[in-house]
Amino acid sequence: MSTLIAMTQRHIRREAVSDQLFALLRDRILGGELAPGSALTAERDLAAEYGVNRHAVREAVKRLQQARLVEVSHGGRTLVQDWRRTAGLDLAVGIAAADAGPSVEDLARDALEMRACIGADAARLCAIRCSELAAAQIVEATGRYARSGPDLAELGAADVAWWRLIVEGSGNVAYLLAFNSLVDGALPVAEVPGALRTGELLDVDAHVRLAGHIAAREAEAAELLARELLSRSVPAVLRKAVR
Amino acid sequence: MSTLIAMTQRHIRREAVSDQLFALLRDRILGGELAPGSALTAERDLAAEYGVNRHAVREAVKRLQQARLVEVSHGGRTLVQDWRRTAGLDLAVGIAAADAGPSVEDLARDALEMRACIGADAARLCAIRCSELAAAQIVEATGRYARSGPDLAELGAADVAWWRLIVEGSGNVAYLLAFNSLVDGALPVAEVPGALRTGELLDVDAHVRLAGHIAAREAEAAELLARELLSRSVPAVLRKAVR
DNA sequence: AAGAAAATCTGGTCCAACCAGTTGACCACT
DNA sequence: AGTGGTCAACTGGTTGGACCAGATTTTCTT
Repeated sequence: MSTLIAMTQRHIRREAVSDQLFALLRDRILGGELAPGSALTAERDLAAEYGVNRHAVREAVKRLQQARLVEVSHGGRTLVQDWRRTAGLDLAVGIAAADAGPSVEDLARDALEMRACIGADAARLCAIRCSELAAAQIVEATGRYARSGPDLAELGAADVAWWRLIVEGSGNVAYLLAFNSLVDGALPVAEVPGALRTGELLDVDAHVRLAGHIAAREAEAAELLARELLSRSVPAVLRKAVR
Repeated sequence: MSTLIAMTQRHIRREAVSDQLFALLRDRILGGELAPGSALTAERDLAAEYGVNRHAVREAVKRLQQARLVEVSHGGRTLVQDWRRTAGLDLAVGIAAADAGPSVEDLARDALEMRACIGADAARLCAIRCSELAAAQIVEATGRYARSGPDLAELGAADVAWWRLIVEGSGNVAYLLAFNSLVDGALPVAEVPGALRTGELLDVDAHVRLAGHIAAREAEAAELLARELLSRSVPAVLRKAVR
């Protein structure tokens, strides 16, 4: 009960104590083990319980606070918040790690749906208001994408870089930040099956046409094509009921 | 140079040292004062510079790390990252605080655009796959919304609660988290002019019809109406060029 | 000049206090 | 019984100093 890292893997995969503690508490909150409204264990007690220093606990709790998973008040107790009402998109990472809550498959579908929604509107806005220079860069990047290696991972990276140009061109910072949250947050965790994404990644022609629509300022056509292209990877799985 | 809080407001609006330091460093990064790729001042030096303890500095840096504004490595220097490539949607708060970067007006427009985009798709999905119970609750909540006070702030709160039901009903956790990020992140900072929002908030009939579409499982009609309703508040300001 | 060793940077962790708000039990007074 | 105030015991917030651990730079040896 005194160390967080197992004695195995002595010098491999070292992770900061506060990071481990953060992940542990985060998962307990997301998993519902720590109910919303209930009080988190006091910092001193947490430190004693896990055999770590109180500062490490504080760093972890501070991150929980920033993620809006808990509400701390000087002198009072630290209360667990309802993440479904307070947590932000950045939390998508690690939501899958929790036992309860949405499954990895559901989260993957949700992230892909959001990607399609944002991507389509970003393409539309990009066609409307990106600079001529940005449009030219997108067209040029399409050529690089076409010459991208046959390796699926490499192709995926090139695809992300290509889409980033479009999202940047949309001039919408919120879309840009959400794009970041999805790219290095939700999607890597989800591990979308390759078979699902090939239909999108291998269609170089669709990428070329989309770039053309943007450069030609055909906003509606760009939006429709983007939505169609990005929807291919969305698993058509319907959940029966919510809540 | 030794105290962060001004001597005025002695006991009013006390803020934790680490929170002040976090906000200060965050704004410097977002404002471009600290260039991406450059090294952040060492923790010991920051502590000395601001006359605070190193532990407070560490808590602030830890939050910067979680926000993906910096990259810290044990033994090496802490590097400033390019927030446009790494930061997530939760950062929308405080982006306006930075001097450089997007203006508050631009950020408000971006947030409203994203709200319309997500809201429309959430309404569509809600009509497709929310439970009968959830649909009934949305219809019922519409009645409460109609009886909501004439106060614009109260009406706005009721509106947020009403949309939350729809986003919940969509069954998409990513949408739910993004909704949270927008509601208690970007939108409050933006302070959308009331005149802009009245066209949306006062139209109770549109809310009633939207709830009806969802209950009737008319996905396309719900999506179109939601998009139209949410687009009313978006300022039709076009920026000339991006980048 | 090349490589090894040492000094010295960096962040990570710990201990032991103390400051500053909050809470609640307790007691005096009405 | 009800009210109000005091005080002890929580809680989180902050500080100082020490030391560990990884990365970098310098220095010395070969």
